[in-house]
Amino acid sequence: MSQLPEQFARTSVPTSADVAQAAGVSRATVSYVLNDNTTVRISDATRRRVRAAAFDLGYVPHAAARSLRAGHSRMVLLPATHLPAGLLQRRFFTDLQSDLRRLDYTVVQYGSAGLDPDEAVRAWAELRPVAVVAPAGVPLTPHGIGMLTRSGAKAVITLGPQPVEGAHALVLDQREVGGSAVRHLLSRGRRRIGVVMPREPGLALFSEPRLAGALQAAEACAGARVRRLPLRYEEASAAELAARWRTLGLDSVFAYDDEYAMLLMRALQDAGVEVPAETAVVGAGDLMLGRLLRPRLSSVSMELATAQPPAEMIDRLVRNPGGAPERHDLLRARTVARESG
Amino acid sequence: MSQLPEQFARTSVPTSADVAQAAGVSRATVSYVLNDNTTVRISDATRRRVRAAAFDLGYVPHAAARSLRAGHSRMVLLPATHLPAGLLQRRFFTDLQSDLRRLDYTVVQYGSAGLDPDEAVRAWAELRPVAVVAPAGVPLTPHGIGMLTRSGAKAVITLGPQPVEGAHALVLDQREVGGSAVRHLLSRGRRRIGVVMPREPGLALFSEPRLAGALQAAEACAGARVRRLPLRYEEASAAELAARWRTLGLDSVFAYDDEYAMLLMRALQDAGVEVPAETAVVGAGDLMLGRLLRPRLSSVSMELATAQPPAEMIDRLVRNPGGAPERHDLLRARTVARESG
DNA sequence: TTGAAAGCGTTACCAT
DNA sequence: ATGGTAACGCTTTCAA
Repeated sequence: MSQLPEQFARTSVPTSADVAQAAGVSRATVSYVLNDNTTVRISDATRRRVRAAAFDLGYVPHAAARSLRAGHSRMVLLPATHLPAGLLQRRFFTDLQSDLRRLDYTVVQYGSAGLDPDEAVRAWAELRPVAVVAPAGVPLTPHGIGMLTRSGAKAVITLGPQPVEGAHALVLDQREVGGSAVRHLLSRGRRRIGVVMPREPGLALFSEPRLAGALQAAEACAGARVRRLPLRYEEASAAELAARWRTLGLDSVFAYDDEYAMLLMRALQDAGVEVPAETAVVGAGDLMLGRLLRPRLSSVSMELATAQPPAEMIDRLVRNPGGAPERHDLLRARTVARESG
Repeated sequence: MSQLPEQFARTSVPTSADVAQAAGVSRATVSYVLNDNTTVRISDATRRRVRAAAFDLGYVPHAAARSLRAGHSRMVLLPATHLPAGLLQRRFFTDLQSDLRRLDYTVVQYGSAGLDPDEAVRAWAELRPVAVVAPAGVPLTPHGIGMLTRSGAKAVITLGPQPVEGAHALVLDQREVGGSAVRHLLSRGRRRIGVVMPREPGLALFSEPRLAGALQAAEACAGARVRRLPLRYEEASAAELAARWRTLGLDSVFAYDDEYAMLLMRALQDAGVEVPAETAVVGAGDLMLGRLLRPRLSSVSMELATAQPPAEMIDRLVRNPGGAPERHDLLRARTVARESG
C-alpha cells in the first residue's frame, strides 16, 4: 500500500484525493477517518489503510481549504507593533498564545510595520480572523473595528493604556504606575517631583498616562509640584539634564522606567547630586538590573491581575458575540522601596 | 447604488458575488476591476460602479479563497520561539518583515509554544507557506524540512547558531562572540579565563557555541586556560560564585552577555574583588546599560553583516527553488574595550 | 459502510 | 466588452 500509483503524485502536494486513490476509497472516507468523525462507522481495516496511505504520501490537510469550506476559521490575530514590547507584554502574549492553543485556536502574529491604518486593517480582514487582539501602538480606529467585524471577526479586543470605542478592552492603565510612584515619594516627604518623559517616539503612549497619574496623585497633597523632564535615552541627554539639575529645584524624580532611571541616576551621581539624599529616584518595571545599582533602585513593580484568564475571555466572546463592549483593568502597580528613594 | 438589494446582505460577510449583484455585473467583472486586470477592457463607468459597490458593502477579499484558487500563497512563516529574543534578533525580524512586505509577501509569526516537534511542523505545513524562516530554538529536524517542502514550501531557512541538514542557513555563529572576547583578554595579558554559562534552560543554544569559540581562541596561546562557570540569573547565585572567586584562581571572565556581566561584576565588587585590577570582566551585546556602570563594561559588540538583504535572498530562493542549500554567515563580533577589562 | 455531489470565495479560460 | 463556467482542496449531506 505504499506504492505510488502515479509518478505524478510525487511532484505535487498530496491532496485528500491522492490519499483516497492510494487507499482505494473515496475522498469522503478519507475525511471521516482523518477527522475521527464518529457519526459514521468505518471498518478498522479501512481506517488503517487510509491512515497508512496518508502517512506514506506525507499528506497534510490544507488549512485554507478547510476553513473556506467550514465558513469560519479559528485564527486569533495579534497585529504586532513596531514598539519594543516590555517584559510584561511579552509574558502576556506568551501565556495568551499557549492558553489559546489549548482552546484549539491558532494564534498568528501579523507585522504591520510600514502600512497605513487603512491598509493594515484591510490586510487583517483579508485573513478572516475569528478574533483580533490589538496591542497599543497599532492603528485601530472605530472604523477599522467596523471593518473587522463586518468581515467576520467575532471579537475585537484592544490591549493597552486606553480603550477604543466599539471594541472590548483589556486596559493596562499606566496612570496607576505614575500614581503609585508619586504617592510613594509624597509619603517620604518629597514635594517637588520631576517626571521623566522619554523623547523616543512611540513611548508617549505610555509616558503621558504615567504623567497624568502622577499629576493626579500630586493633587491630593497641597504643596506638591510635578514637572515634566524630557529625556532622550542617551548619555549626552542625561548629562545635559543633570548639569542643570540644581536650577530645577527638585527633590525627587520618577524616571518613567528602570532603564531611564539608571541612565539619569548615573548622570546625577556623576554631576555630584547625591541620591537619595538630595534627590530621590524611582523607576518602574522592577528589573533585576535595578537591584545591582548603588544605591539600589526603588521601582514600581507591575503585574497583570486577571479575574478570568484572557484566553477564556476571548473564547467566551467568540462563542457569544454581539454583547456590549467589556472592559477589564489588568494592571496592578506597587512601589518597591529600595535605597534610591 | 448604495441601496442594499437584500437585507440579508447586511448580516453576512459580503462576497464578490454580492458586489457583482449590487453593481449589476458578473463576478468575473468584479474580479477584473478590483485586481486591475489589464488583459481585459472594462468601461470606466462599469469600473466606477463596481468600486462604489465594493466600498459601500465594505467588501474585503478572502485571502484563503484567493490562495486556494491561485494554488499558492505568498505567506512567509516565522515560527516563534519561547526564547527571549535578543535586541539583535528583534531588529532582524522587524527589518525582514518590512522588506518582505515591500516584495509583496505576507509575514506571519506563528507561536508553537507547547507543541512537540512533529505537531509543530504539521501545523506550519497546514498553512502552506511559500517559505519558512525558523529561528534557533524551534524544533526543526531534517524530517520536518522534508514535510514542509512536500507541502509546498519553496524555501526553508534556519536562522541561528548552526545550520540544519537540508535547509538554507543564515548562520549567527556564536563562536565568534566568545572568540573575540577571549582574544581581547589574551591581548591584555590575561591567561586564566572564566566563561559564564547561564543555567537558564534554552540559553545553552547560545552559550555552548560561545564557550567553544572561547576555547578555540585560547588554544592559540600557550598557557591560557578556560573554565566554565555555571551561573543562574539571580543575585544569590552570583554572590555564591563571587564568594569562592579567589579559590578559582582566575584573572578574567567572559560573562556570556552584558546582563550576566553586570550581575557578576556587582557580586565581585561586593565581595571585595577589584575590577579590572584583580579580575577583568567582558560582557556581550554592548548595551547602553553597561556604559553606565563603574567601571564601564567592556563588551563584545555584534552586528549582522549581510551581502544581500535576507528578504531578497528569500525572494530569490522562492522564485528559483530546488538549488543546493545556501549558507551565509551573518554575525560579526568585535570587542569594545572600556574600563572593566 | 461507502460514494456521489454540492458548495465555500476566488480567478482564469472560453464564449458571447 | 462582458458573462458563464470550471477548478482549487476540503467537509458534509444525502443516497445507495
